[in-house]
Amino acid sequence: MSKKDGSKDARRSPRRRDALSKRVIVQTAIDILDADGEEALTFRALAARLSTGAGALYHHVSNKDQLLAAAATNLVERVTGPAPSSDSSEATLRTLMLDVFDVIRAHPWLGAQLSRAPWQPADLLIFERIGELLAPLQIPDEMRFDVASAFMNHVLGAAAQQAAGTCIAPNLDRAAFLEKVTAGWTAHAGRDQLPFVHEIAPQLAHHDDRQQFATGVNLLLAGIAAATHPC
Amino acid sequence: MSKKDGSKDARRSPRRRDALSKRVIVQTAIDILDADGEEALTFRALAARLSTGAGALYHHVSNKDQLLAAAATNLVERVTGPAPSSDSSEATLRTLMLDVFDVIRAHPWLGAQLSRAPWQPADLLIFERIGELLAPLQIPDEMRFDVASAFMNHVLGAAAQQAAGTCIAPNLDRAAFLEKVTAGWTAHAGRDQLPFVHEIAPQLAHHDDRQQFATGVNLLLAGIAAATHPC
DNA sequence: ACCTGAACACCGTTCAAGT
DNA sequence: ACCTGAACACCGTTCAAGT
Repeated sequence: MSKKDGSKDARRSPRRRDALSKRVIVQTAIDILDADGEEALTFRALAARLSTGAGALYHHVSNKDQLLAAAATNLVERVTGPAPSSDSSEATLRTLMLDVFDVIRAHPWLGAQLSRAPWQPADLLIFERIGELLAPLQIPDEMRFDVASAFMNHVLGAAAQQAAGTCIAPNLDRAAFLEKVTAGWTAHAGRDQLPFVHEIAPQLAHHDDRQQFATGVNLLLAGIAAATHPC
Repeated sequence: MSKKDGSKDARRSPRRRDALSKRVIVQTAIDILDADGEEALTFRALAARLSTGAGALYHHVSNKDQLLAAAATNLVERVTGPAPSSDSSEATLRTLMLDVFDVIRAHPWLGAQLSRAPWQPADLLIFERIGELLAPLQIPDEMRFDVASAFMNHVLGAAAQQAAGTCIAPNLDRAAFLEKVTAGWTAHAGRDQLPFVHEIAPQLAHHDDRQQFATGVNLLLAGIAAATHPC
């Protein structure tokens, strides 16, 4: 019953020497996201890693949404870069789509972020490049927007799936995860309720996401060809 | 400085008369989600609406994720119903896709839910119907899964966009929202950085989401036709 | 068995106080 | 101007106590 004193034992930490900046904050956020996943990124954890207080971060980013958006933009800019080679733009578009897929797969939280807020700059950047590479493809003007949107939907769909895959089962290997998914299917409804799903299930194990994504891209490209000069 | 008594003034509420059930909990959750959006659904609000304690809900749903999944399944089942007419399955597939689009548009939180957890039963139901309606379309066996996945990506992409549209600007009308989006575009990068986006921007105002979605579906269908019997 | 509601363990965000 | 870290206003979830 002593120590009723006002002077706290713990003195304040010394002040940071090097200035904080949006750049280092965003980069550190990416590091945390990559290393420990989406749920590990809290302002407290981020502040601790940067040896500062949580409130300090708000001098450089206005809130968590903006921080995540900035992190996503940072990564996406790496694949929407200076751009085109001299390939036919159909091939370049295919390459862009696969580059986007690859960066999402390498950073699963990015998939969640892109599909959570599809109007954010990172998504716009992707959409922009898609539109640019579509330009030389002889698409009727009134269809350009719709076609670009279809490609974007393909990206967003794949993003959602990548995010979910690693979110549900962060530490399971691929086989175990798929095992779990198919088990869940059977649980919700018997084989007779979901015949197609059960027919497909065995293929999941030796199944290549990336190849599947590429097949979808080819389907869209074939659709354009068919629509623009039908036989 | 009186009333140091242990007996609290507020006595416990009387017990519910009618039993709680998963069914009424899920339906009430849907009501809240439809009326006031995703952020309005908390266990406290839900419990209050049902005149019970928050803890009671856990006797019927295991957690919030499962509750949202159940709500989504409930709505999706309405459009994946008993199924097919006698139409050609290409037309039936188109109809399914548009029905799914419509239910997502009518319940924007559903779009968020479907794309947040693409392995949940509600998504599987959609995937199942897609696969079934694809069956008669002469698709090589090894492509069936990939093609179904492309259609599913189209749904998930549209789901993400619908969710974002009403999440960012719940009370803005369409024109004001699009105004805001395009303003954000220009803010992030000048006209010269995003030429395609700025070219497209004016079209946004008088732009039909549903029609755009349908065009994407047609593109995929045309792609199938081209892939299965090229000219 | 089911319900009640306070308590717990977290969040993002704010803000007075320091430098 | 920027940083600090406690405080605030919320969450989802748990659990002892009631019926």
